[in-house]
Amino acid sequence: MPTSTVENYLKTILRLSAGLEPAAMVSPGRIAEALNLTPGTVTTMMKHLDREGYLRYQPRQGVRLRPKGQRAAVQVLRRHRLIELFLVEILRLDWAHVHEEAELLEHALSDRVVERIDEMLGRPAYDPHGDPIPGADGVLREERLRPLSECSEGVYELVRVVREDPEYLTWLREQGLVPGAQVTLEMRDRLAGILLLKVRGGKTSFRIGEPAAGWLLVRVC
Amino acid sequence: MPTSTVENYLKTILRLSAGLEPAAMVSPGRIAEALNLTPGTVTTMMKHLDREGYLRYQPRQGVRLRPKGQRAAVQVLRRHRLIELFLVEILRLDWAHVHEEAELLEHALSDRVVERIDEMLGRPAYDPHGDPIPGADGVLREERLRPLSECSEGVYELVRVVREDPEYLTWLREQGLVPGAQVTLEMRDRLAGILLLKVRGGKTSFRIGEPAAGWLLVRVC
DNA sequence: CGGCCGTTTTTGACTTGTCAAATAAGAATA
DNA sequence: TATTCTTATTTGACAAGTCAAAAACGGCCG
Repeated sequence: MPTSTVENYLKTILRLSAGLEPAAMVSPGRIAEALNLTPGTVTTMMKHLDREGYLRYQPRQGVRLRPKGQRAAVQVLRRHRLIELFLVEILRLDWAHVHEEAELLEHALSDRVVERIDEMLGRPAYDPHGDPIPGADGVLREERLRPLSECSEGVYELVRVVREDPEYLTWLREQGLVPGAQVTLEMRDRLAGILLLKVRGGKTSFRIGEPAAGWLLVRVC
Repeated sequence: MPTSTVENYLKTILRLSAGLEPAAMVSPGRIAEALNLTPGTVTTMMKHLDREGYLRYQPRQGVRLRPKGQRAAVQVLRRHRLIELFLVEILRLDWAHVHEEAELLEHALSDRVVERIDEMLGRPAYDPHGDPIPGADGVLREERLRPLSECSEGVYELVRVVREDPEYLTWLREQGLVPGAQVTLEMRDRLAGILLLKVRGGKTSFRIGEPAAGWLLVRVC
């Protein structure tokens, strides 16, 4: 069984390669950056993970998950997301903080416990941030969504928030910007990089900068 | 903060010194045995824990927890026992298996989560095996109980089971021998080392050997 | 008192995961 | 083509935990 260190590498590589065409490789530098490690450390580990069959490492090219690594990574993701939902739904923790908690717990829960949680939550398909939860079979289907920052005026459904920063999440909830919310992009000022939003059920319109809107993935209504 | 390795040492030392008069020291050998390590490894770690102020290590004498180590150990125990109860009560896991799970989780749960669990369970005083759960203040009160193996004929209340082996626990439950059960020691054969028991509500009497009865701690009815 | 035995301690080595700094390779620029 | 820039890789070192085996204690028995 992979150590929790290995699980973290695999999870990160999976995240980094999501959205890229399947043939694309992830560079050591990006992994180092994401995990807050030095590049040399990552190189060493990549060679190790290649030897273990988790991935294919080509020097100066990058890294690509092999089936074994893909499976392991998806299972970690499944754990992580189920735990987040569990913490929110059952333990009533604030959605702004569950990511950090899940980061630790994902390496400590046995399959038995994960299965119970899954059952208890009714085999959910999405976590509190709108991220899809892979099934026990390891199937992860990512819907293609658009960042709100790239949308033009119109009405959208907020589906997913791809940022874990607690302060940001707290602010979002205060604005009613939670997955499932219906949000109207009333106006955008491309030069200033600011969008004017209104959330259905919310009192007033408010402004949001392009970077902050980039973490919000929406579906056209 | 102590690493989970350190937490395990402290927890074990606490367990080993429970029941001993406060002045008594725990020997490295027993710690090594309990943790399945070589004696040399334990010696090394004891010197380290002494330097860190968790305990007092006197070469060739043994080891005694200092307040700092005692506090840390009790907190681990609290986590462990709350988790066990949580797994049984909320997640409906079998009491035979929750110990192993808790062993892992006790190092991964944040204070925030532990507090929520405690609240959710109504600030419980005992875990599924009848072990007392220390309060958040670090107070652990152990009631003095007698092993059933040292009792004479009579009626007793089973309060606590001090063995974690899943098979043993499963067998126990099949016999109705769970904390809170009223059990009658009908007869004992000291030469053969066998006791004849009857559990209130159970159909028939059954036999149990002295070692197995020694893990059952009872209160006189 | 002397020797033996069981327990501790010491020593040297190994594993995992990490960093810092020197080096190498490619890519971009001149 | 030569130079420079960026990104990767290598190297040597370190910290935490661990073991195996040799050495040192300290009691107990004769």
